[in-house]
Amino acid sequence: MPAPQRVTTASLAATARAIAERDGIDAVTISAVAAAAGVRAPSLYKHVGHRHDLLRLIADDAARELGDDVTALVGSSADPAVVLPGIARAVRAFSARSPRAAGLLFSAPSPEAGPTPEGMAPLIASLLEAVGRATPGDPLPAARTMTAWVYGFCTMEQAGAFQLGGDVDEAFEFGLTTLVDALTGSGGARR
Amino acid sequence: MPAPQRVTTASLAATARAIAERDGIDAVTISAVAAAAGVRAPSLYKHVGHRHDLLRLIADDAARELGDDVTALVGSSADPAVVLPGIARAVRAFSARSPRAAGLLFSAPSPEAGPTPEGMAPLIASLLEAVGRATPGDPLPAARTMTAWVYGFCTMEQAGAFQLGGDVDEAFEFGLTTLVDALTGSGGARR
DNA sequence: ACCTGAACACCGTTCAAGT
DNA sequence: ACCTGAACACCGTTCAAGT
Repeated sequence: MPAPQRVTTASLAATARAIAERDGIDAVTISAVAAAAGVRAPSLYKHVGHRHDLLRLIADDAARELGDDVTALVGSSADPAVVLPGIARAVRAFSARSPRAAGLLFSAPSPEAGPTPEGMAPLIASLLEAVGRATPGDPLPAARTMTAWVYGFCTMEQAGAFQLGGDVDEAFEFGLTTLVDALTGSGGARR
Repeated sequence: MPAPQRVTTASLAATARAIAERDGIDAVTISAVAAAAGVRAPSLYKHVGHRHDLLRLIADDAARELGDDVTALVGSSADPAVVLPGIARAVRAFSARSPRAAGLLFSAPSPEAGPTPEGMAPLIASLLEAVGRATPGDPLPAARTMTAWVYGFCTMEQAGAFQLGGDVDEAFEFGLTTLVDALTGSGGARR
């Protein structure tokens, strides 16, 4: 009589992500996830090929969650001056509530630990859609500029790289206004 | 008779950084660095408190090197429209030739693995100096916007995150022009 | 003063054996 | 079909002992 399955890939993702957020990426070990799932370490190799696959499960879970947020925003308004800031703030909010998963999303410690292209596709599609509405020309360089800034800002903020004091919220809004004004060509007066 | 010192902290930094660039951050283990330095693992604890200190040595070495580049640029011209693009391109060049060290500089896997405030000070001072010349107001938010974008772009480029084709060099120059124009208020015509 | 071997707890991974 | 114990190679870290 076959043994009943005690763990699913989806439950593994949730378990691994919880450990990552509580104790850090380094704590996402085969042993720790197995123990949290109520199973012995070797059993995990029925679901993942190696430890970095656990991180990839977390990354893809994060990509799906953030992709849902962004897609909803893009569907909620047609005005780029509303949608672009909304997306940037959604990314930052996600990064604040799931910093470890967000880190894996954009800068995984290895290619195998990063999200799959399929997992990222909905997020990227919504992003390009939003930027395409804002700029008349090729949306790709504009989207890359926006993405690089948001990603860089959130990563540095979570890594504690902003150590010179000052108001980090203000710096975020300043950068956001600067970029959105420039990309939409609104030339709105700098506050 | 005391044993002669066979390893210095400076030589440790160089050894660790070489391993990081060749085999990745995960390969920077106490054992591997000790072996490369021609010494047994326990000896390293005369120089570092724990493994993450090895990463910190790499990060501070990178901060010093990039700081030298940027400081030289800031001293070479007074025109922000020359210096700011120069800095951005210098960061990108550094990230291209030392991607692992550059990663530690801005988003270390733990606070202990990141650069020390003292190590970052010259780089940050030169950066603020350059941005301060360009904008009339508080240079801090402007510097953070610039830094976040450059860092984000270089990290994503090195991580292979720009997978949608297109010209990555062009995207870099587009973002650079957009930001420098906005920050210097030059309002130069978009090409 | 610096280096070493030995030891400990841990981890990733494989595999034959259980049910 | 899924899970397990046992085993292997490895790693970080400590410490008493060497020179």
